Amino acid sequence: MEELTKQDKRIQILRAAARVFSRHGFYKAKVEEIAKQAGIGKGTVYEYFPSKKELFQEMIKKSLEQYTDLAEKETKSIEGCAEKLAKIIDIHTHFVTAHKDLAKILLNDPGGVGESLKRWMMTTRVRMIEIIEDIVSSGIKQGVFREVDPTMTAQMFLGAIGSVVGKLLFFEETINHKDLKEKLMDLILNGISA
Amino acid sequence: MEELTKQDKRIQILRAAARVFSRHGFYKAKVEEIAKQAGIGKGTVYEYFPSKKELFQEMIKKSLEQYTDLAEKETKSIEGCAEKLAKIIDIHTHFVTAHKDLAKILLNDPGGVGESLKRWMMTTRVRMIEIIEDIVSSGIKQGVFREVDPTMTAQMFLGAIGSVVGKLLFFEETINHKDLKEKLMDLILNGISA
Amino acid sequence: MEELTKQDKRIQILRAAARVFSRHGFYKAKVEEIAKQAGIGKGTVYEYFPSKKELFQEMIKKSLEQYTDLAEKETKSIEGCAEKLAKIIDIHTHFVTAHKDLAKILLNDPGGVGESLKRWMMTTRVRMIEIIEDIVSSGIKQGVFREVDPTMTAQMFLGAIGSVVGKLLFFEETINHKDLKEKLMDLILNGISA
Amino acid sequence: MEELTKQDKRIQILRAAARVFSRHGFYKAKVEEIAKQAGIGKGTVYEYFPSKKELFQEMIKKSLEQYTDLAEKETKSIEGCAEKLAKIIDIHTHFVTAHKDLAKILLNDPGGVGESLKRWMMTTRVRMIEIIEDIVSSGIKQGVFREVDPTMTAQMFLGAIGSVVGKLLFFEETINHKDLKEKLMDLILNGISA
DNA sequence: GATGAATGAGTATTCATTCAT
DNA sequence: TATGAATGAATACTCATTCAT
Repeated sequence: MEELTKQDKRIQILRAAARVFSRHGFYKAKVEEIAKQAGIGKGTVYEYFPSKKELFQEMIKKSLEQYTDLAEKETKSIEGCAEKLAKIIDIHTHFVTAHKDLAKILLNDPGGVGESLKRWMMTTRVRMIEIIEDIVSSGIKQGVFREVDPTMTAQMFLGAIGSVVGKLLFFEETINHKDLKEKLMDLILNGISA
Repeated sequence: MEELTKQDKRIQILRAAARVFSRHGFYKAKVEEIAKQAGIGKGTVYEYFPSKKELFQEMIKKSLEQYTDLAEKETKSIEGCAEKLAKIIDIHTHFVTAHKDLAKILLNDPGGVGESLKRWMMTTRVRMIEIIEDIVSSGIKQGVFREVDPTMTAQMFLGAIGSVVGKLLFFEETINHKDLKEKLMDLILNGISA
Repeated sequence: MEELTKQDKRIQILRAAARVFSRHGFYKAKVEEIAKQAGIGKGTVYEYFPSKKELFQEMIKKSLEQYTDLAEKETKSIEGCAEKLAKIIDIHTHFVTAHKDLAKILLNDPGGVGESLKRWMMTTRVRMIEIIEDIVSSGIKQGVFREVDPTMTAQMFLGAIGSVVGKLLFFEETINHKDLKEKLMDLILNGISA
Repeated sequence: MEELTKQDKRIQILRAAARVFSRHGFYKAKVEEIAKQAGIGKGTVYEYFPSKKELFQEMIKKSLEQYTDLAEKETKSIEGCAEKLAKIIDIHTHFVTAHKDLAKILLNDPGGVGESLKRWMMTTRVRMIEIIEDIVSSGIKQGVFREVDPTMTAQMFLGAIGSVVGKLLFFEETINHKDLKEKLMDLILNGISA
């Protein structure tokens, strides 16, 4: 039960960190506010994380992990390559919507908060690309997709949905998810040529 | 000539700012280093820009302006909608390659460096989307493209090339620009369906 | 037996404190390290000593007490004033050698660790001076020493041996105790005049 | 004049530092108080000294330098070995009286404030011992002193006067300098033997 | 205009001490 | 009685900004 309590407090802090970092970015976020949001004393944060920087990195890692884990698991449970791609649109849309503010930080900080984190983010991206790549490759084998470059296609796909969904980050519009997904899939599948 | 000198020094500072901000990010960049790089005294920076923040914003704006201006001008001078889109890939690739480090900051800093800058960045994006949108719309009218949603297509296109080219930001690979452009255009035009 | 255990633990802590304070000085020494060295929990330290400061003071007092007690006892058991002085050189040399690191702290901390400790240290010094003074006075009465100021002589004597032996604190030389004692006694007894 | 002003401010800070460090010791002294005492802003201290630690060391070094320089200069201008020794008593007495509080810190801080400073202090001590040693050696050659060990004699002498004068550090007594010097010299020269 | 010396607001981090278990 | 998780007071240092020269 002790282990549980400890783990719980860790998560508690991580959650508060996500909130505060999202709202203010790394530099303007105050450790004290994170502590306050977590309902603990300032010093306690340092019992669980050695520094503000590492707390930040842990928080990001945890979020990204959730994202890729979900993508992997969900696509496996679906038949049909096109349907798998559609599912990734769903997941991405949901993740961005849920982590709106957090997502804004993700590409940040050249040479700053940590090389280690950057590597982690690239890894996440690579992992997503690989997942998509596999789907595309399967599609080609199955004759559903034509002979395209799977890697570049995956990159494009990720960028395309990122761009469309990313609009949410800046414009506060609400979106018709179903419509968006259909149009997106149509473009991906059929291109724009007449 | 004095006016010229003044303008020159402004640009001098802006250039130094681009270098230093790119290297260290907004928070770790020191005004003093910018001044030193510009070959002037620390106080002089404040004769031309009211604050570090505004200097940063000006620097970004200037860079983005160059980008969209170029995109607009170059696409006008070309016939053929597909060719126009291909030109945008060129421009984007070149811009990202040239402003590598800078580009890394562009999506940064939620609630931090300034709402005004964010609006400016969105404006830039919107302007690029509009340029692409117009090309797509023309293409549809001319019967070169099928009846797709021009706005979403533009978003996708921008995202797709951004994603593919953006790999450059993290992986230091060199890229075969011609090959990249061709594949990208093929996917955009024809989709992945068999 | 409980009482014994309690006393034992007290001494255990005191010993750990001596080790840690000697190594790091008062300010850099951590209560937690002392506890760890004593093989007990951090909180337990506070069951035996009300504060870090008082623990430090107790530790010093205990050490000084050993020093003066020994000096008093040993000199009483010896006949001959010169021999008594020689014995004090022995004791001092031994004490300094044994408490090397500790000795470095003893003159420290103006207005810092505590007025009470300072008084205690002065008391120790005074007590040593009195012991020496008594020896000198006896020597004068017995006609072994000439009519010198006993107090000042005692101060000089203590300072002289402290200075010579104190070299050990900084230079890690080993010393020929016997030779040192003989020369020291010769100078004390006969001075430097031809 | 600029150079002068800068040097002046440096000295100003050094003086304030001496005051504050003397009163509170290294750890309890606050940089902000030093700045206030020097009549400048906190940040300005850091324009002249890179850290609290280095400021402290500079301050000590400066004081010790004055001490040994004075000892060297003054003894050279005097004839007679005994008189030279007497002069050293004067200088030491004066220095200790003037730097009372400072002197209390000098033997402090094992492994703490800085190995570099410790080396400096040993150097100072060595330099003083050498000065005294030379005097003793000369005296022996001139037949004024008998054949004693000059180094140990020098150590003893320094320790003896240190001890007697050092009493001032703890007891606030005023002292009859002339009487003290005479008795001290008598003991040094003639010893205590009848 | 140009400068850079002076400034002080702002903050991560440490660690003695407490107290619930 | 023993413990160690939790606490928050306390402080050196940075750097954007100012302003006298």
